[in-house]
Amino acid sequence: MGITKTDLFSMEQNAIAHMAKVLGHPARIAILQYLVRSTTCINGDLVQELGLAQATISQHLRELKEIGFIQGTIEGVSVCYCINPEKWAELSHLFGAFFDDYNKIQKSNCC
Amino acid sequence: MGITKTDLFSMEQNAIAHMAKVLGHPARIAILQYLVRSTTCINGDLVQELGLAQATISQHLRELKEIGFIQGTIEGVSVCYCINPEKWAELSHLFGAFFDDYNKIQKSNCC
DNA sequence: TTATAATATTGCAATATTACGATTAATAGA
DNA sequence: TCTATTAATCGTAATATTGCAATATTATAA
Repeated sequence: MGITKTDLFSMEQNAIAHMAKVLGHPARIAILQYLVRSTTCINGDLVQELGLAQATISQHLRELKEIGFIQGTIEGVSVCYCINPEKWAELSHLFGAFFDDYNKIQKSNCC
Repeated sequence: MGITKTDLFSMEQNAIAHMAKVLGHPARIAILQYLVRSTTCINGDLVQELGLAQATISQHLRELKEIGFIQGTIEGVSVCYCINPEKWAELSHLFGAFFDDYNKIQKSNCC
């Protein structure tokens, strides 16, 4: 199939999975880390930095933008990308809560 | 292509992406949440809980086990799965650090 | 207006993922 | 041993992802 049965799961489960999926490619992790370090960047920067084709990077940027992790503003002939602070906070909280649930509820009654 | 160029990225970037990718499916999020709440489970529990076929759940369990998020011990005719505490801590730290980098370095000099 | 520069989009090939029926393997109990 | 139970694996179909060349789009500069 290749198609996820999202209707079987809660909104929160689908949201976490969707965000994780977007984070699930090293190029997109690298782009986000580059943005965190450099504050902003353009597609061209990343072609130099990552060594992927321009078209490929544009595609990864679009995925990051669609889910809201980054935002871009047109600056002349190029587009300036940066982290979206609100979404980054949301992401951080959602994953933080997901991981913390385990620490709260139990410690080591494992099988 | 469909094949990720892992050689272009750092070990850490590939590790984060790999972990995120495994988290990038709502069934696997649901399995982990179920385990967090219930401490342990078997494949059959999840067939009831999730409504996916046994073979499909077995496949998701294998992915979670391969990366180490969960561990299983044989109990008679069934296999008892639970969260792997060490890996969960690693996961939590890795993602925590990734998210925190942004908060440490900058606040809002966005484009 | 024409040329240039930077990105986005399109189309495609190769590979990966998701899902499940059918089968197999392994254990417990009669 | 025979049978039922449970889960893993195999095989396969449908769909998704990755990556890039080619092309289109958009904005600046001459």
